[in-house]
Amino acid sequence: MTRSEENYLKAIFHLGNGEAGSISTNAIAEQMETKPSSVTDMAKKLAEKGLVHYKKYQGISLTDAGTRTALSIIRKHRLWEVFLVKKLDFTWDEVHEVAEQLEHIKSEKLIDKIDALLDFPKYDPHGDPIPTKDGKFMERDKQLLSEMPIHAQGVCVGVKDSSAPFLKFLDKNKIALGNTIKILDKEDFDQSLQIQMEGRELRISHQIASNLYVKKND
Amino acid sequence: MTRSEENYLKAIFHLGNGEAGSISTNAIAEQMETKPSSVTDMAKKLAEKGLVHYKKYQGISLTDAGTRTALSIIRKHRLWEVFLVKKLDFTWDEVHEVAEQLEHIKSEKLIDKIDALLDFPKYDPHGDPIPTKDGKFMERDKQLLSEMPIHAQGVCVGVKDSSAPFLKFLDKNKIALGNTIKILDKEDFDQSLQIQMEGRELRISHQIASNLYVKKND
DNA sequence: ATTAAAATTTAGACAAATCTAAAAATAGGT
DNA sequence: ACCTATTTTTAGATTTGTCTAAATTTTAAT
Ligand SMILES: [Mn+2]
Ligand SMILES: [Mn+2]
Ligand SMILES: [Mn+2]
Ligand SMILES: [Mn+2]
Repeated sequence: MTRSEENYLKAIFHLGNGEAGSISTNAIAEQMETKPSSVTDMAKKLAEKGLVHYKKYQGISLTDAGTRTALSIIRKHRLWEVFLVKKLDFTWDEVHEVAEQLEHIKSEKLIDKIDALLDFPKYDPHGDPIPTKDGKFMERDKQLLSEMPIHAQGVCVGVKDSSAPFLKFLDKNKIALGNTIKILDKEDFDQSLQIQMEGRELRISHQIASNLYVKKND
Repeated sequence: MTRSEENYLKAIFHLGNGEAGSISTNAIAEQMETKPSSVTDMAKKLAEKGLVHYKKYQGISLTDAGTRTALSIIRKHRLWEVFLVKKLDFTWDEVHEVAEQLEHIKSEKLIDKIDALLDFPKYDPHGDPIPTKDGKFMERDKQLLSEMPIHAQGVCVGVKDSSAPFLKFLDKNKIALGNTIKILDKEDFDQSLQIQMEGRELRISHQIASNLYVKKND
């Protein structure tokens, strides 16, 4: 497996949101920041290797083998992110770029030892679930803050947008995963929210609320 | 810098034993397990980038910039080796292969944090010195066991051959870095040595003795 | 059913890193 | 000084992953 092949499989997986379903050439090209013609070339190669299903003009989808490979890359990516935050004091906005490199290191022993060192974490610093060694996913029961009803209460458990600017914004406003959150008011005009978080009150735009995942209290 | 370029610089540095001096095309080809014609091609590219001095038929040598780059790769390689042994319980015969991959990860912050996590080690698991951030080398005052006089005493501080088979052999015979060692007798016939190590006595072939570095006691 | 727009594939090119085979330069022995 | 063996370079090909431009197929609107 080349690094490029691994990145394609990961992109296809992410575009399918974990589900099966066919992904378009253009969507993959955009995600990979490459051209559609390059995607077609790679689709043929991956199909040849039994990692994707590909029929001309019909889109691309992962085979079981392709899904397994994608999950193993994602597992490595997220474990490395946890490692960087927990053991090396990286902030959650710094880890992605480095994990993009580390996820391609080939050593089963290495990643298993990292997993053990971190005490087998279930989620990465952005709240995304870490697949187990055998590719099992533990997706959390969560919803976007923007989709929760007024007066609902919950715990921040993840971000939808994990770009550095958004994460830094959250830091600046002391919004962190694990914080409890309660919707005090919803503004009809701009759909901004008045919320209570860890004692204090603050106002949050719709854009922010639609990128924050919350686990509702029972 | 591509991974291949980095590997060439590292190979040239190692072949020069850290000193300046011109290295032959064939020597580099052998070290890199590639063909001389490939080395010539790379020599031109690296010369273009100011990393090596190269004149047709005159051999190849590192510029100051090339040396700095080589040292930074070696620094990363050796720090990762220490990390694998100290934090992840790898054995010293397992680390090299993985470090060959990890040494190419591009993140200054990452390697500095690993350095700090390890408490700024001076030597790697094979006794090789770890260059500082600014490329300073602390080569130890050591000599091959095979070149020490009879009755001399010292401490094992490194291996010349760090191949897995040799390292496993040392493990099996409980010969480890840090052990004290005393030469009891030298056999003229086959140049084997009778030594005392950590209480017990054992016989060591010349081949072994000429791959073990010892720091002589004052 | 036509047709225009969008998506996708093909054809041909290119850069990086490698190879083989052939040519050129160097080094060493007489 | 000459010849030969060795070393090194060149020329041309290959693989991987990418690109642009052109051709083809699909889609969706009339
Ligand atoms: Mn990430
Ligand atoms: Mn993440
Ligand atoms: Mn090593
Ligand atoms: Mn080493």
